[in-house]
Amino acid sequence: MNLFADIRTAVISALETMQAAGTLPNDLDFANVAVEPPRDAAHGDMATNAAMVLAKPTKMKPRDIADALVLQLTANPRIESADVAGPGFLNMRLSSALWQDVVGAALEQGEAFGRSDMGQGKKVNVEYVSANPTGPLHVGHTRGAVFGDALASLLDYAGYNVTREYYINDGGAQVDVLARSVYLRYLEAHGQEVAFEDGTYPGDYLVPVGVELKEKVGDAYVGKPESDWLLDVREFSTEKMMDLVRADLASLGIKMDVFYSEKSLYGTGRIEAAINALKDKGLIYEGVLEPPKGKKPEDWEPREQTLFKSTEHGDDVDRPVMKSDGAWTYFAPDIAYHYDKVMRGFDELIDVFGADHGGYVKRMKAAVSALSDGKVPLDIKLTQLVKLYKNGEPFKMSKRAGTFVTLRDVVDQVGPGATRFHMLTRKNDASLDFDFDKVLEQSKDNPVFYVQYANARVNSVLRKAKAAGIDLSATPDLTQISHAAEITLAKKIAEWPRLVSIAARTNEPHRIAFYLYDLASEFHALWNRGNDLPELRFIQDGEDATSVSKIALARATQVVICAGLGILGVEPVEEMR
RNA sequence: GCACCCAUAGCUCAGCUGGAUAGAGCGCUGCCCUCCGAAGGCAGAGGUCGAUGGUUCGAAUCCAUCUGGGUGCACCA
Repeated sequence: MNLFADIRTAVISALETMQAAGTLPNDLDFANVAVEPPRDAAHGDMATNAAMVLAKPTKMKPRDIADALVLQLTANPRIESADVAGPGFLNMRLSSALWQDVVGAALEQGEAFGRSDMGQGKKVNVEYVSANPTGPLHVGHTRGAVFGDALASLLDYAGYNVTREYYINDGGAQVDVLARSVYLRYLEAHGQEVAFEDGTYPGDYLVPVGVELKEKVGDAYVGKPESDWLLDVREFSTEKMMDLVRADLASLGIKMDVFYSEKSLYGTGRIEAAINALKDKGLIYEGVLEPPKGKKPEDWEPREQTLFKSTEHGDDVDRPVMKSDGAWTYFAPDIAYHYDKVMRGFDELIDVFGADHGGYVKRMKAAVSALSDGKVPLDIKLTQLVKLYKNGEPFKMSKRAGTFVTLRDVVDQVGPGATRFHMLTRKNDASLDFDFDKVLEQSKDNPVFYVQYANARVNSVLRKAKAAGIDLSATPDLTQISHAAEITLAKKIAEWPRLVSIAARTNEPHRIAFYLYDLASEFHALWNRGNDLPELRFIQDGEDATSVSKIALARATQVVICAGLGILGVEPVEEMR
């Protein structure tokens, strides 16, 4: 139930009535007509810009349209009053029964209140994390993981058919490095002294993998040339690393639907098929790229390679898909992978990358645009850096020394819920400060706490009510939710379905987090007004029927908080401790 | 050199396909517990929305140029 959408429909039908009456011309596009909450509540409950956006195409004065529209709208019983303000704004006041109905709808529909069919069941693929399978996930991955997962949930809630996917980069040179590193740990497990040179991964997390390899193959690979063991060790190590990654993701409550292996693209003709698809469109050619400007020219040698004419689809330069020695570049399997997504019939694709992959966006979009003939949109969301703080002091991580902060470090210290919520309190394209102390702080400075606290207060009310012998299964009389302070909260609840649509349309789950904070704020405000005005308390001593009605508002708030937290992947807490 | 992202209150940040007097938290000032959890709430002070042009009924939002910060840029994945 989206009250804003309902009223918009009413406005549109009023406009159509005006067309039928000849007040307005017939060929009008109402797409830009919006119904939204006014910035200032004093202006009313909802405002529409209809008169202003239609002024130009009709060559009429906005006020004239507005005046005529007012007549139509006031005929609608749900609209208590409508008046024109400013340049042609139309402010509407809705009967309080509508807001009471919202509370009823939230209670009745529960988690589904706010769900919509906006996605129309369209198949959307959200690819996120996709970290190289060479070690545990670190903080940077954590943000991408949380963001991608919340976005996937959000789209699901908005009526899309969502697939969560992880692309395993197990086809490139970095997995050879992994294999060699594991081999060293394997030798170590056999009691040998080993040295980790540049170009190997020195992290401790490979020690158990070396031991496991020893358990599996004994001393079969000791003293053997690389050609004897590389393939096998690579396979073995990648699997172990993916076990690690899966466990890391699970600690945040993330479960992928599909793990897609880059390796599976090689030697199966899939890369060739994708490149051929581009070739058929005349987008593949042999050529030599210009030297990149601003780089040392002495390092540059012109070479002829196989290029993808990505400039035809919005890129700045054409991109190589095959090296001069005939091997594929990394871009080639990525093209094939996205081709596969298109072939699997997804209507929309979303990739979540770290900000360091920003230079990759245009070519990937170009590839998808070319492969799908522009039919499948690809949205690429970049998550910016996470800066870590402890006691207000930034601390650095050094990959070289192997002292990077892992996803596990974060989750173990602050828990999955706080980690997830906090990572979503910033829009994805702004960098994020993550302060271990602040995230755990129990004050309104900490949005996670503040929202959870509101939920806990609702539970507290429910407990008290139960203790007082109030039968909460009784049908609430919603007309008792009538005080202005109560209606204010109900209005906030009414915004939820609309907020979901906006967040889903823009692929911005952080809006959910900010909304929840606002909602909690309204709830806390009402709660405290009960200090001065006893009639605003949820529990009215000796008047069970009234209590049931007031508590309905608290429960509706809780329904929305829990639905929102559900999208963010945060477990609501029953009680603060 | 080029591309992308960012710039809003002293600080950290929201701002809904362009809308009315630009919002919140922290910090600062002052208030509110015989009362469902004060881990809260209320009120006040605080802004040339980086700059300059443009588009229009209307711009923090769109376009152009510029300034400052971040990221990335050739057979590395």
